[in-house]
Amino acid sequence: MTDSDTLARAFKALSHPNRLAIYHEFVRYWEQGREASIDEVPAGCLLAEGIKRLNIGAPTVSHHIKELVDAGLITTSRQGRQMFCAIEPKMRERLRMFFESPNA
Amino acid sequence: MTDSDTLARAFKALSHPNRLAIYHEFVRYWEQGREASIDEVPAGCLLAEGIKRLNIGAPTVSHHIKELVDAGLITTSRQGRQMFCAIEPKMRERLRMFFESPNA
DNA sequence: CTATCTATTCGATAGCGATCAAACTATATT
DNA sequence: AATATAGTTTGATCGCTATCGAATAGATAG
Repeated sequence: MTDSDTLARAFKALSHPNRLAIYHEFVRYWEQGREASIDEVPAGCLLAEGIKRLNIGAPTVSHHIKELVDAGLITTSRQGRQMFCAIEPKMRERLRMFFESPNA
Repeated sequence: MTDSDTLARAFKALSHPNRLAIYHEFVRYWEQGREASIDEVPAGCLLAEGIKRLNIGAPTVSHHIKELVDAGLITTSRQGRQMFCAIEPKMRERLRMFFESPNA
């Protein structure tokens, strides 16, 4: 996969309002987490939260998270029956760089 | 339109490899243009270039450019029968900010 | 005025993707 | 073991979109 396709794929993952909202919420957790030197972000009962806040069903939230993972934007892990999502900082930095201009 | 929807729309416009390539090429022109203190970027025979480089037809290139404009990523103007495309710096900055983290 | 060049619009097609309901897996609790 | 909890998989539907060919519009050149 070319470098450009990697970027396009990340943008695609963020191109849907609901998925962007999910990612953005993870970012907020993650920023707090870094202050508290926690590496991963507890997402609580993720699907239930998704349903409550975005009014979308559990399968859809699951699908969206998979898309974010496949695009390299987040990583997931598990403890017991709960899922944990963490921002992938390298991809985030890479996307920031894309929008940086030399003479800004 | 909410702030989040504006971002999602911009990401959607960049979510297709061909459209991302078109935007990126405008960025390269634009960066040179700022060095030469030119405000707008001559795109030459835009559709023909698009056809040559990306192997897509003129209607498709026209469609992609419209998408970039509607997403607020670029602006267009005309002189004679040629079209000129320029990067929209505010949107570019806004997207860069989205990927910026407080403790990076 | 005619022909040419650049870009847009229209109509159609084919494929992708967001969503849901239902069924399923895996873990934890009792 | 039985039940509840968290998330996934499957199958289906419906709308969106990337693409093209053909027709069109607008500008310039001869």
